[in-house]
Amino acid sequence: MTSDSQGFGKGCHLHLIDGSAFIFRAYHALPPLTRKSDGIPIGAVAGFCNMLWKYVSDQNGSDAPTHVAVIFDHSSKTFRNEIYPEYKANRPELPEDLRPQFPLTREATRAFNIACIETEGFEADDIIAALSCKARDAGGAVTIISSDKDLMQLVGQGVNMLDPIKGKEIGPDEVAEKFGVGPDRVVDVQALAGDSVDNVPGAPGIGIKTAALLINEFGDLESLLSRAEEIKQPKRRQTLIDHAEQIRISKRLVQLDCDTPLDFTLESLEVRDPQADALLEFLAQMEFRTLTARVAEKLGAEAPAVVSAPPAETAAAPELPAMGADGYERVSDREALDRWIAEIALAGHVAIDTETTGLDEMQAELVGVSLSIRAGRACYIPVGHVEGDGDLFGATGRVAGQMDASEVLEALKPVLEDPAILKIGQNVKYDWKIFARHGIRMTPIADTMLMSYALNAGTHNHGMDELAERYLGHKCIPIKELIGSGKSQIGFAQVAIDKATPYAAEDAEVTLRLWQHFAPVLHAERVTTVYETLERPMVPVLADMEMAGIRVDGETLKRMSNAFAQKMAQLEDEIHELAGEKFNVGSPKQLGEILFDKMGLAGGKQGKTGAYSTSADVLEDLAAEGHDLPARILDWRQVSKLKSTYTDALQSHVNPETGRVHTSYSIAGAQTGRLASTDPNLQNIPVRSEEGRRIREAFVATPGHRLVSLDYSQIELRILAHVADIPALKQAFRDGIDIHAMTASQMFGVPVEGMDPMIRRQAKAINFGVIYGISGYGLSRNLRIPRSEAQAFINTYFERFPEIRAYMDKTVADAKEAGYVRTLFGRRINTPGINQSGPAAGGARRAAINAPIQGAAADIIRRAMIRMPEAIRDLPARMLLQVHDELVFEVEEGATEELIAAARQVMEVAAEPVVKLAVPLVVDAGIGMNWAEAH
DNA sequence: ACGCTCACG
DNA sequence: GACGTACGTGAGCGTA
Repeated sequence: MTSDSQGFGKGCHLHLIDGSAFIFRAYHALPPLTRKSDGIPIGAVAGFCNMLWKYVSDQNGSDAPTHVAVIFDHSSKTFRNEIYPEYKANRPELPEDLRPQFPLTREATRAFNIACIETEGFEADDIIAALSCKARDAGGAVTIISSDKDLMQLVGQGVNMLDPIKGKEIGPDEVAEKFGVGPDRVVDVQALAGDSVDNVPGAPGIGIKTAALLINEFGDLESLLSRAEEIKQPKRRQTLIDHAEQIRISKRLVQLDCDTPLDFTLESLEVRDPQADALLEFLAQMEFRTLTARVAEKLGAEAPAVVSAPPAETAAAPELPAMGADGYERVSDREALDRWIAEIALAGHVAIDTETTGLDEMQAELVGVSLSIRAGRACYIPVGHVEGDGDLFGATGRVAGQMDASEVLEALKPVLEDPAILKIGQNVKYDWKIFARHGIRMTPIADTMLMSYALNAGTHNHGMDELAERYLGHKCIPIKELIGSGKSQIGFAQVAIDKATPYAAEDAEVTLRLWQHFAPVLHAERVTTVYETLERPMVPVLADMEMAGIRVDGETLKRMSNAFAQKMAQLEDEIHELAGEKFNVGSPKQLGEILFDKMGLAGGKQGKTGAYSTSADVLEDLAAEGHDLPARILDWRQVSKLKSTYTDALQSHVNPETGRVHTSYSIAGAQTGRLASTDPNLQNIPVRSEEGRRIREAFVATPGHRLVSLDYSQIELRILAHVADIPALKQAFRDGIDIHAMTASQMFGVPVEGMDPMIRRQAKAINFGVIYGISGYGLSRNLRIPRSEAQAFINTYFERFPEIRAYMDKTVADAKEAGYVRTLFGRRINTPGINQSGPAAGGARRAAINAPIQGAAADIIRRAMIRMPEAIRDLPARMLLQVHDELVFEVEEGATEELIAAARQVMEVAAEPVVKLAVPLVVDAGIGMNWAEAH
């Protein structure tokens, strides 16, 4: 197998293996295997080694290579991103359990004694191109082991390709079959046709067929572009004239670079026999039993013992050490920290948790960091523990034996930013923000809370204590044991380090174990894509939004609050007057007694507590009968709500440093995929009433800026039209007509023109009712009509739109069968209550009907948000808020139109390319100095 | 700690 | 035939 080392030339045969393609193929072809002894993901490495072994075993004929190399991609950013920033922009993020396997695939290649090549800033394709050119120029033959169509331009004159799966050779004929042109014109065709996978734009509306036709007619791309006027088809002609520049850019993107610098010689790629001991040692270390045995037999060597826990007798979880079995280490000096960092680099992953002085990530200070790499072992690095109670007399001082926070952060920064090291957290957005305030953008990340959410939404919540108990059978140390509760509660900084260490280290270890538990389950339950595309990428996006905050004018709120206080006092006087006695207007109990016992109005008892209901609809009914007191109460309640929840509470949320309000979004809070906003909730700022809407005037743009709001129009109804496949509804949305008027017209047989607003209102209520899993009772209450009438409406509706009934029935049946429903994008929402009987069954049924619709809308805006930072990167604009179907931006005043164009585009195509909706998504936009104006 | 009420989509 | 329901949230307040 060894050739003389005279140099690479005639008679030599170079094999170039597309390593990255091998890895992805291996990853997707195999179930998510983990290494028995420690649970790290190893499936892609296993597949990679199998493929490599098969390759090596096959090379023994007369056409065996004299030289061989495996080429890998080094990083995602290459010179092509300089030419076109969007290049490969819509690639999904790497699966988190794949990235840590990358270093191992390099090791594997070396273990096979094959040259392993990667170059910073270049794609594997470019290195393959350069090597092919060089080898061909030297008179040798080249075989590229890959089926990547982007490499087909290299075929010809001694270079061919080999599809490693089909074992099929790809020569000039096969290339011509695929592209309609010879290999030398492949780039021209690709430049025209573009590539949605790599996000090469190409010419809109032109695919490979048309591109080949044009190139064959005009000879080459430049001739085509310079003589575009001669194209007969007017539309095609115009497209090529309009997009000439874009097409030229596309060509530069697809054209592989034969001049890629190489810091090694062809000679160095000479085929070497595998060294049995090195290869077998690696395979045994990976615990690949079958392959180790097979290789040992073939090489005539003795197979080393594969040491790991023997296969479990049942399918139970692998044997793991007990919690903390190998100790929780307190790290107090640089030497110890460096030891951990070295271990992390070796492992390729680390579970991490931060302890801070408070729960508000915008203000909390770092107190300590805990790390865990494997089950049974973790450490805690205290940095901010203090002694004394911090008051004037017991002045606080730093506890001795801690590293400085700055030194720890400086040491951890390379780890936290290392693309080859996965950082695993539980609710990692919290820790991400803490580090971001110290100039560290942590990446890549995994989040056990989000893994659980992707799997278990609808079944249970996803807090660490809950997950630890359910999946690890472990009860976490309650935080209360450290900081107490109520009045005597202390901050984490005041906790003694000896007590903090086991608590904090345990959190990191639990996180690590949860990650190991969930990683294989995500695949098995088919929610990996949801986790990778809809959950994990939200973390940095939301963290940035939350840290940006929105400017709130405290003075305006204060003025409003005073006005509200006056109005409340005035209303209270009137109310007491009408009631004939003084009482607490804010007490439903006292109010109920006044209304129903004392005044004897009609309205029954409700609820288990036996209290009268005094809710708005009860009071509205009474007011409609002409009673003044309930009407005044309603007024008072509105003002009271505005004052307490909005003007007063909001002021307390203005961050003193930034002068802005920083909400926190929970990614895993709602069952359906929606976000939830807390502290404060900025997703329920008043808008429906004139008075309430004025609160939004206090949400202002910073000077020189504007607030811009973009919202999806009728997104849930559009999704309903698509998923239930309702022709009339789809057509109406395509035609852009008033959907509620159309519904009314279909139901009641009246023309849209000059329609009675009442009729339209009823149709609108029915449309919404459908989304919620309509019932006659619910509709009758909403519309305040007799139940029989409401039921008749619903019957008519189902007659006119029979597909809706079919959709609802099918959704419920699916839920009963599977125990969950899925959105268009694969998000899984579990429906544990669906097979119950009794009153609860109705609720579960309606929730199951609603979830795929509400959830798909949530998925779509998530997709838009994830793409948004890149789309507005060059604009002076920031995304600040999300309100389910609305995104709010802050933009420099000169750039509002540009922002709207860019953001609208992202939002309108957000479902693609995964889902091509049968209806358009329409986005409305508004601009203003404040949120009231912009909405 | 829990229920009621009400703000939003 | 009766049961009680519109779907999804979070916050403030009163009450126990």
